[in-house]
Amino acid sequence: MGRAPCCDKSNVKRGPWSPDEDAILKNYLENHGTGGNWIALPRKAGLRRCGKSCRLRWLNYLRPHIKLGGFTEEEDKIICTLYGTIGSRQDNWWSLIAAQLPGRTDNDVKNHWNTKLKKKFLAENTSVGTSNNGATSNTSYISDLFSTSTDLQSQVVEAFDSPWFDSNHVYDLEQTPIPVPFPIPRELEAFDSGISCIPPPSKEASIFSNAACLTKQHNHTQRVGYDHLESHEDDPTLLQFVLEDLLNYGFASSSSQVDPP
DNA sequence: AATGCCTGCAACCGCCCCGAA
DNA sequence: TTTCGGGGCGGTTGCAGGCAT
Repeated sequence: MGRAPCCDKSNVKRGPWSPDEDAILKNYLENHGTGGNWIALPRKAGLRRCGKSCRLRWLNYLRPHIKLGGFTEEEDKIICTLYGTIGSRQDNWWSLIAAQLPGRTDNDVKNHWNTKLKKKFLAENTSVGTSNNGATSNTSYISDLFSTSTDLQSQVVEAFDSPWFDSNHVYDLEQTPIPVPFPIPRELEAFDSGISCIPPPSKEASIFSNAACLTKQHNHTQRVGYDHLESHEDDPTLLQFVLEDLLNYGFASSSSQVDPP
């Protein structure tokens, strides 16, 4: 048995929003707010739209300070950096990334990633992963990514230079190495395996998986993704949170209990 | 000039989570 | 404690415009 629809689909308008509808919705929200109920909002506002559609339209286009138009190189870099750090399997990752880009919405980031950045990112990083067996190219790549965080950069470079680092395998729950079928960037290994947050035997080699796990463990996703949506002042970046986690909790295995300080 | 393909984007769909009753 | 409904999210679709043939 399916879930009851949120509105009468036969009695609501669908498709692109007209300027008039935008004006009505914007005017109503600016004067009355959502009233805590998006489903009832279109009826109150006099719109023949689904409540969810109204919510989406407001959040993505009508909200104040929304930045429309193309993404800048800087924004692209931030998205790629965060992707490389937390991976796409992190819950709410579109929102997490959007929260780091003032004026951008998760839908925006998602579309931009799916249509442009994914190809670019994977193409660039596949070539990084296959270009050599040493650390030089990776070190350079990571230096670029983390140029704003010298502490993190040095830790990452150290980790990648570690003899424990194995780009040919990921690790399952029993720490059994699983061959990687094709070259993937090292930054993606921890989460693109889709298998585990349990780090490999080396503490250094697990830097990314631990960082991401700890971030998730201590609910920093909420902290970054939601709390800071309310205020963009003094927004610490996710990157800094990852670094904080590393510095605060070290490289302890995610299977052991680690209490926040 | 016409046609087909590709790309980017707005919007919808359906599932999951969480809080209220 | 359970049920229900709204909000939030990622995935997907459909369309319009640009480009190549």
